Amino acid sequence: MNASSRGERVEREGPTFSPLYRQIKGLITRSLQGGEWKPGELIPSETELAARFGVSQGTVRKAIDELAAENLVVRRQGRGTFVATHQEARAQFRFLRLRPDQAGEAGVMDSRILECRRLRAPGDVARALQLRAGEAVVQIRRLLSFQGQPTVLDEIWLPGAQFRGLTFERLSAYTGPLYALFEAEFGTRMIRATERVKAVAADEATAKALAVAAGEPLLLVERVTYTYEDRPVEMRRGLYVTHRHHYRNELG
Amino acid sequence: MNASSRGERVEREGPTFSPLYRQIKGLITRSLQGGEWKPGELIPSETELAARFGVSQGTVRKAIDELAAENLVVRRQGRGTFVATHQEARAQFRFLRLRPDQAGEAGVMDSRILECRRLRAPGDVARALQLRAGEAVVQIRRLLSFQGQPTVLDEIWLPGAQFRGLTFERLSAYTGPLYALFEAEFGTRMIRATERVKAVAADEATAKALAVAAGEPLLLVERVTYTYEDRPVEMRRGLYVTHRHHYRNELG
DNA sequence: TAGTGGTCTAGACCACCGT
DNA sequence: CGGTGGTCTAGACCACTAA
Repeated sequence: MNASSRGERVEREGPTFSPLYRQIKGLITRSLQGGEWKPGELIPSETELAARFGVSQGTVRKAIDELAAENLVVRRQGRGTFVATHQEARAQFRFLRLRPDQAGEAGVMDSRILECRRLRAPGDVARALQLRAGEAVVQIRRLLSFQGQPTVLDEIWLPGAQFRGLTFERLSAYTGPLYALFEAEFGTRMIRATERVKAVAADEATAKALAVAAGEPLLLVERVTYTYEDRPVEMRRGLYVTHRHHYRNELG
Repeated sequence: MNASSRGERVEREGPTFSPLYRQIKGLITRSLQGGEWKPGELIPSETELAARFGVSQGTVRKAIDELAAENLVVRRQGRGTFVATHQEARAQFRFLRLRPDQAGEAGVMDSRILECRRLRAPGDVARALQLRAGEAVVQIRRLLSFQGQPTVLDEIWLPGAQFRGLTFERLSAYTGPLYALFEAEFGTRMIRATERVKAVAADEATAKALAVAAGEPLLLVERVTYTYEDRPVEMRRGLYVTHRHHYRNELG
């Protein structure tokens, strides 16, 4: 699978052509996915990988460039290239786009697990997670508060098969980003997500949980999160109070 | 300003060091900004630019890589590199993140200008556009409808100095993206933007304009748009009806 | 066919990090 | 100091486009 000898050229693979560096990227991705190098660990140097795959360092470099751009890997000059992890402060707010209106008052964030149970996937969840209807899923409900103010009410759905040992107790005992727990304990790394945002009125139960009036306008944020190879592994429905916060977005 | 002769090395410029390719990027950006090449036009080939700046083609290439990543230019293999423009179908929905819930029913979009007047900048607008308080600005109000349904009510603020000939008549006569008009007629190219999204209840006037009930939850989308060198040149406040649409976002 | 961007290589040197 | 990623060069060849 490597172009070992000088001058040997890589052929088109079926109808779709990939340049060499993209094939190398695929090989590295497979190693990441397979756990050859774990989150936070150092991967081999560019020179080493070049030797392993029988290509030039520049080609490996271009492959890693793309992996770094996709946040699968982090470069550190003088030290090496590391497998990205949700453990770092850097990565905390990569997926949560809610920000305080007055910048600076980041303040304390508190997460409280309300519920964690296993049940059969409702239709929409099964569809989003590409499961067969009625397959087992884990449902988590939790409340995020910022300096004591209840602000985000989340309902999270995960495929039951991949999250066997996930219990209310385990979640409640854990402090820190959920995605860090998922990657460390369940070998599932969240890579990217898409969100659909709408404005809705708070129903009675929601209003009570978030300590706002019934009918209060809230952001409804529906997220589908993907791991390697664009496989969906989480669906999330969040209700955000935007009195003192907003959903921030950068348009490139 | 160019490292013409072989072996001559570029020095640190004051306390901040830039690699050569980034300096080249700056020179190309300046030419874009100065109008040496207009939106939609072909810029010189990489070889030509390399000769002009006295660097290797690879260095120019890396500079253009970044410009392409920032959507300032568009590469077309076999043809050349073009100055990006808001005229193309590709670029239409780069800034408007509203999407129909049922994909596929893109349908007809209709834009109706409600108002266009010149006045002194209110405090928040002046601050966002980095103008002195009370400086002249243009205010535009418009309504976007999708298959006949009023959906977006926009209030747009522009610096008066840069948008002199902008009138209600000129806007109403124009069909197509506003940013295409701005770049063609006023030499102002919108590069990137940041948005802050909140959920709010429709007030009486808004409800009427959008044909919804008063108190209806709406998305409030506040945008600040920047041109070259991160100079803010537009502030926008939009109210979105999300009955059959949603605000779509990709989390990388 | 000529010209463009796209890929790949090999080798040099720089900037940064830890020991 | 040695090793890592970061920059820069020069040159070869490929893929695509237009004339």
